[in-house]
Amino acid sequence: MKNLSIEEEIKIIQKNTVDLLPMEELVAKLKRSREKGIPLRIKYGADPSRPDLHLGHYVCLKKLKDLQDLGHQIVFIVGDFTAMIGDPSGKSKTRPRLSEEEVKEHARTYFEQVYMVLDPEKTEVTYNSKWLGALTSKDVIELAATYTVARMLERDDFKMRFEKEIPIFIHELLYPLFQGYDSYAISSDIEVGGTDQKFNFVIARDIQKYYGQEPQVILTVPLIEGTDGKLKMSKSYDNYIALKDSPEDMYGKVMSIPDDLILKYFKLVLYYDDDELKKVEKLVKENPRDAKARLAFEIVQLFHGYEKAKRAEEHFNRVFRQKEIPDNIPVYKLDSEGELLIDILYKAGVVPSKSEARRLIRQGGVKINSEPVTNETLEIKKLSEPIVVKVGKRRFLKITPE
RNA sequence: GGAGGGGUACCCAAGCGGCCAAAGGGGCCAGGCUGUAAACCUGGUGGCUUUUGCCUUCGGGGGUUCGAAUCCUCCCCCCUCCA
Repeated sequence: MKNLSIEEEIKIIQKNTVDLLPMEELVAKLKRSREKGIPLRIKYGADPSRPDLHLGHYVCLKKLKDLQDLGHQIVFIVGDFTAMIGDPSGKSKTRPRLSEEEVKEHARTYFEQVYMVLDPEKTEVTYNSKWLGALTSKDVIELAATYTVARMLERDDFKMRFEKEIPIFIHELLYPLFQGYDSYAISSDIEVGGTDQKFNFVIARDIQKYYGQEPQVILTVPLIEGTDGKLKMSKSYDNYIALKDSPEDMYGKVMSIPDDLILKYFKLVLYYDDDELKKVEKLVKENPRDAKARLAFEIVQLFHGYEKAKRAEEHFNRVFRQKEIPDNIPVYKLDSEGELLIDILYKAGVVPSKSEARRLIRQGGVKINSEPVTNETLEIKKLSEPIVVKVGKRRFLKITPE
C-alpha cells in the first residue's frame, strides 16, 4: 500500500464519498504524513445509544477500513458523554438521554459489531467522557462562546423543528460543540461519517481552529435508504438490515427492497466498481429479481460466509418462492385437554394479542397445513401428528401432540 | 414577567356534552395481483369476549352532569409575540 502515489491514495479515499473537503488540506496532510511517517488520525464518533449496527453504518465502517488499510490510524470515539445528551442530527424529536450503565452495556456490543469490519489491533478506542467530563463550567462557557445561535439554527433539522414548533433544548444546541471538541481532543485529521453529520464536522473545524489546532478534513459517505426504499436506514424507522441479522433474515430483507435500490446497494455495500456496476445495471434491467437475489446472496456472504449464504438462499427459495415450510420453526406442545387456536398463537408469542389473532383469522391470514382457517374459535384437540400453522407471510408455528 | 395559541390512538390531524374505541390521511398488518419489488384493489389497525357485550384510552389530578375527548377548576408541558 505504501508505494501508491498520493493521487492513487486519494482515489481510494474518495470512492463512495459525498464530501471530501477541503481537498488542498487533505493533500497537504497526506504529504506531511508521508514525509514524517506519521499516520493520519481518522475520527469516527459513535453514539452508543443503539447497539444494532446496520448496513448504513457499514458504508461508513467500510470507508474506515479503506483508510485503515492505507495505514492510517482509526480513532474510535464512543460518545458516552454525548450519548447522555442525545444527538439531534436528523431527528425530529429530542432523543432520550441514556444512563451511564446503559451506555457501558451498549458500547460493548457495539465493538463486537465494529470489529466485524475493522481490525481491532489497529483501532484506537476512547471515550469522550474522558475529556468532556473534565470540562469545568468555565470551559463549557468558553466553548459555547465559539458559536452563535443563528449559525446553529441554520442547521436543517433545527430549522425544521423550529418552523414546525417542535421543541429544541439548549443541551441539543451544545451537542455539535462537544462533538467538535472531541475532534480537538484527539487531534483529528479526518472525520468520517454520514452526510447528516456534515454540519457537525464543519463546526468541529472551527473549534479546532479556535483552540489553535489544524482543522480536520471532512469526509462524508452517502446514507442508504432502508428496506422501505424511502427513509434512510435507521433502527427507529424499523427499515434496517442489521449486521447481526441471521443469514435468512438478511437475505429476506434484501429481497424486499425496492428495485431502484439494487444498484445503490451493489455500489455502497458491496463496493462494486464502475465496470462491475455496468454489468449489474444490465442485469437489473433484464431481470431485476435475479439481480436482487445475487445482491442478497453476496451481502449475506459478506457477513456470514459462503456456506451460510447458500443456505439462506435455499431457505428463501423454498419458503417464499415455492411456499413450502421452513425446517426450523418454533414448536408448541399441545395441552392434553386441547386448546383454542387463538390461545395457542398468543401463548407461543406468534401474535401480540388474541384480538390480533382473531383479526388475522378473519382475513384469511392463518393457515393450517396450507388450508386457511375460517373459524375464529377453532379448537385444536388431540393430534395424531404435528400440524403446521402459518400466520401471515413469514410466521410459522408447529403444534405437536404433547 | 405579560398576552395569545396549543397538547387526541404509532405519526399527522378532525371532533368541542350522548349517535366516540373517537372522521380523514400516512404508516403498519392481512388478503388479491406479483418477483417477500413497485404500482394498484380489498379489508383491518386498544384489550378481553363465539354474537350481545364488557373494560381501558383523548397531557395529569379534582369537579359539574343521568352521561365528558368535549363544560368548570388546579397542575404539568409545548409554541408564538412582547419584555
